[in-house]
Amino acid sequence: MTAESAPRERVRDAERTRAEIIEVATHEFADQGYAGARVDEIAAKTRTTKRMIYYYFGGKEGLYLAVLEGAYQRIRALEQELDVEHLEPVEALRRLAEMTFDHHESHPDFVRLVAIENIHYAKHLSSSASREVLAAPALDVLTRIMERGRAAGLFRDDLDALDVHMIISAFCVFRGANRYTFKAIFDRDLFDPRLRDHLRAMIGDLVVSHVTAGRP
Amino acid sequence: MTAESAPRERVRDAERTRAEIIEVATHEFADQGYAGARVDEIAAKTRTTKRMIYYYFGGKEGLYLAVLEGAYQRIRALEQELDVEHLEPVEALRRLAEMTFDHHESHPDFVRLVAIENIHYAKHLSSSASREVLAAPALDVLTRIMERGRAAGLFRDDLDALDVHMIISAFCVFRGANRYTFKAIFDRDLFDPRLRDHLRAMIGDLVVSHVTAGRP
DNA sequence: GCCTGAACGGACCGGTTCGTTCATAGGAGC
DNA sequence: GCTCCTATGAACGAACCGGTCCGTTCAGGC
Repeated sequence: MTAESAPRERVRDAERTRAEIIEVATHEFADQGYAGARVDEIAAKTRTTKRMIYYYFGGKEGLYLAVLEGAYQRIRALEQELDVEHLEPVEALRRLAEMTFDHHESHPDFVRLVAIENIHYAKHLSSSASREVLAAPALDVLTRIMERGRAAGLFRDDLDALDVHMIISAFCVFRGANRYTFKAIFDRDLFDPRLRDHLRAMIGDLVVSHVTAGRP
Repeated sequence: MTAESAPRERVRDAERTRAEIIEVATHEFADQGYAGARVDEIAAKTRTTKRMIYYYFGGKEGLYLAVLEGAYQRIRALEQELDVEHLEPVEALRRLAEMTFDHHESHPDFVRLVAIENIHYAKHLSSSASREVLAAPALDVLTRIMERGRAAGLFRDDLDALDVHMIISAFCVFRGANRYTFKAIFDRDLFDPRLRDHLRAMIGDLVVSHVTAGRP
């Protein structure tokens, strides 16, 4: 037997219970908001009880914080493994925008949690320990791309990487976060599959035309 | 005495009571979200009582709906009085973007209410009678500008007015709705006065360079 | 097998919150 | 001045909800 035995089915499994609570809570908080989510309801949807939520997370707020940190950790991991060094700057930039587009499309809970956290003035995120680690991965790749683009004379040289990041983010977040009021008012579903490629190309075009504006 | 007597201080003034409740509730819902806002708290901040909220609005949900409709009505009125017909297309487009930028900056409650309504899947807005009236004013001006731009050969002819509206909206809404998480992560306050002109010019540049891409 | 501590469940508690009830003050018309 | 109806206020109630208490079960070391 090795030191690490095969994880056979355990009746009592702290790690599993904890993970299940987080998973259910992520969806519940994203769906209902912080005040709207019910601890009883979250507990009912797990295979454990409310008592366990307090046992592991201390309370509703502790659970919410764990949910939020988990969601951010997942996108951060994704950003770090993006490799566009082998692409030319223009194509790399487009690829980065499309990756953000794809991620936000396939992680609606993340987009909603961010919106909810902003409703609360980001007070939880601000006091979170993992906060300071989040900026770098998101910006490093973009900074490298822009350096290469400038060096090759393809990009404008008066642009800030954070500005460009904001443009991409704004577009992709808006599509997810405001799709319902947008649909209600303009009767256009931004998540309609027939619209997907069009919008995906659009954020690419938009950001590329912006950083190359006034260049040959 | 004219038919309409001067509105002297009345002890009992239905219109005034109603308006005051709406005003307080707008700020409270925008600040706390629907589930987070407290009816008792709203009542306490007016010069009337909770009883009046139920008397005039039926309940919490009715009040929220009235708040939402009021907020949309105000921006709609603003859009309708925008006059850019005398400007050339490129300048008109920039002006429209800047007007949206300015409005969203000076009406943070509106931006937050929209975010909150999206958390609720726009279910209140969808069932609101005023919903269908909202699309036209927002789009009419833009459609006219783009027609003129295309006719003059200045703009691309493969663009949808709603797409362009989305770009402007995304940028301006993101700035207001996501400022707190953005600040927490990147340590940049999107509402910093020193950044205002830069960002205001940016959305103008962005949208102009997009609609004129590939044109002389 | 027994003992210890981690993992767990269900009942319960106290404060909060939406909504209601009862009572009444004030103005408009006669 | 009387009456009727709108506007208003204070207090109440019932459900809800976050959080806690007490007791139980399971796994593993010895």
